[in-house]
Amino acid sequence: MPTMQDVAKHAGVALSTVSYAINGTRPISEETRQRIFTAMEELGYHPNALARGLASKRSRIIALLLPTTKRGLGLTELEFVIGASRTARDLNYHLVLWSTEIRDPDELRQFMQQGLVDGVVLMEIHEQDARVQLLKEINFPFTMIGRCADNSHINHVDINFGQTMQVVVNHLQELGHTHIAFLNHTQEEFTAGYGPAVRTQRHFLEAMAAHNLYGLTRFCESHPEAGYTAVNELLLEDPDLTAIIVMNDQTVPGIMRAVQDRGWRIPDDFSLVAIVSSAQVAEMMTPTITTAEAPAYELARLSTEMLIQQLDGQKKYFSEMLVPCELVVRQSSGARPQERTAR
Amino acid sequence: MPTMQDVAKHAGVALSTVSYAINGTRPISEETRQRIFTAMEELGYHPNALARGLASKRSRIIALLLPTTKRGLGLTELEFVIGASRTARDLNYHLVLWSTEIRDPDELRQFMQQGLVDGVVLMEIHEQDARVQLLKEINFPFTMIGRCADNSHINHVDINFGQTMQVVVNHLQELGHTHIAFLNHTQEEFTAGYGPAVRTQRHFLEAMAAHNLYGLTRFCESHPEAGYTAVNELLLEDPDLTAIIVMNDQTVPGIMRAVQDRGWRIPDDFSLVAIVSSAQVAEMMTPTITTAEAPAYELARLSTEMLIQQLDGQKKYFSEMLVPCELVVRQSSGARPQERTAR
DNA sequence: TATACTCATCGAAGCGATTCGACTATGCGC
DNA sequence: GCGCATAGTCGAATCGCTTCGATGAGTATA
Repeated sequence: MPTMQDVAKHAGVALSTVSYAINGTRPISEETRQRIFTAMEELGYHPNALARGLASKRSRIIALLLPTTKRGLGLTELEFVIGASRTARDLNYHLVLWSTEIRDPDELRQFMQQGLVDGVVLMEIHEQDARVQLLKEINFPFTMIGRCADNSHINHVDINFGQTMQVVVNHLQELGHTHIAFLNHTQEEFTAGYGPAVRTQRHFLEAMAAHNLYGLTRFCESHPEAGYTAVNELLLEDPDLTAIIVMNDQTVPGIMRAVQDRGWRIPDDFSLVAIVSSAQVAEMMTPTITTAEAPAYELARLSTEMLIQQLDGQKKYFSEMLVPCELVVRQSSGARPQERTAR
Repeated sequence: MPTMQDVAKHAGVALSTVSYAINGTRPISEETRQRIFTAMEELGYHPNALARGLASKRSRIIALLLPTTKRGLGLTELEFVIGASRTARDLNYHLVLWSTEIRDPDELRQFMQQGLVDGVVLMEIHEQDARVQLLKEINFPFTMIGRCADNSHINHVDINFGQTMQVVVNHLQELGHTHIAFLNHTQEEFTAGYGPAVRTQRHFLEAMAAHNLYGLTRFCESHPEAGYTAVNELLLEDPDLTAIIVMNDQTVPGIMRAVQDRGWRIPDDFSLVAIVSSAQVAEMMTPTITTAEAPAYELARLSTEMLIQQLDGQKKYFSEMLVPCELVVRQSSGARPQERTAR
């Protein structure tokens, strides 16, 4: 591998001149620049990332924290990863992936202190997030996909849960539904202050109240059987229920089975809308599912861009960007049934 | 941030002694070692990854190449990413993610020449793979998830497609099926020499021949409608068809719909097995799908371990590891129907 | 014509580690 | 009591770059 010194010799200039030519740090005459670039070309020179990072104290590497969740990672998280990776590449940064326990900020601290990365993108944010605390303390640059209780001076993006819920509840209300349930993540996640669990619940109740509708909520594990049970218990609690909004894709098949086992049909007898969901899953079901689709790629791109702008000093003000899910009406939502034979 | 120099001063030893103590490169007396580690502790010292990398010419960073495919990335790819990331962390390496066009090895070359990573893991391998060519040429350490035409001297892991197909065909044969179809990826991918597409097709035909069964194959796009069409065309070609083996999860709903639209039931009138599939998807369908599940996490772990062993010089012989998919019998495969009313 | 600037370039001092050769003190065989 | 390996430590060179201060040539100002 040729070094900058080699290029300098080959072009007949000083090493520092080559550096200036490459980085544009100081003015270089057009002629010299040409000579240098020709030399680089001929030698097949590429600057060494580590040396550059060491000398400049900017590695041009950022990290995405990939937490382990009990819920398991899904397509949304994959989009986060892909989005961050592409964006980093487009902006001439590298992306490293750090699998960390969300509970244990010490591991994270270890990572930070190595001086490998210039900043990090956080996901799976909780209301009180130890990682956020830590990063604030040591004054390390970061952005978040999600929000916590106090977001002052933190660049972040998140789903606009308020708007999303409004649109979804509107949709069902226009179809005539008056008794609607919301199936949340687990009680555990809610209690832990996991952002989406907390916010959706609140916004659901608000939206329902605004329309004067009768709404109830329930927590639910992340698998079909849990969905099955949930539907039955919800219908026991409110036999007039005609629609469910659910936040977890994996429970959807169970919900549908429970409805069908009552001899009901979707959407004729019962409506279903999945939020923070993905088209891929929605299209796989029969009938296809009406969803509010998570703008996962977009969130990843925005948060990564924010971080890099922050690092490059192009960002003067802190900003929050909220992106709503897009409602895609498919086959699982329909007019409220006039009559219905319950078993 | 304290440096090694600071630690050395604080412990009253030479800088190089600290380095030896940390890396175990040379013997250090127990007493000195204690003094050094105490100093490190007190100062909150952590070695700088970039400096270490520059001096040692080993960054302890590896890359996973995340290609863009027309098929889109799914849960299997997510498992690859997670598996590689966790394994790297466990072995004290960092993982960077490189989103690259699979066609364009120049971009890859750019990445390599920066000297940031010690080695790379490749996925989505094709029979003739430009990236493999390149890496061989410049003699850059790498491993593959997948195989190409010539794998000599390349550490790699792959799905054991032969064994997987045998087990699946056996399963269906034991259930009495004699006319079985295999639904492959697209013609395009097959022609491009995409490993799984090529190998599964060959092994399917071999397994069928070995059992003296009547098998036919077909290419198929990656969405439900394509699956729907495929089933109808296959049944036109062979009305005695009673089972399908499919490699693409996303076509599954279409297949099921096509079968049901004929008034048939799964598995009573028609059997379905999805290969290189995931439990999560299988459990979502009604009926649940019998699958041969891709050992994605395992493949990622193995390939990453191999790479790191290779880098650390612990690997003397080149090795190939083939892991079969695990057959999980669920509700979609059953005995061959005795009679069946086709529409 | 001396003064002051700007433009282009050079040399040297880091960045924070690894690693090589050299040096000292100790223990051992004979 | 001599030579010699070995354990433990030090100092200096090095990795490949960025960046600061200095320098010299050319041009505008007075």
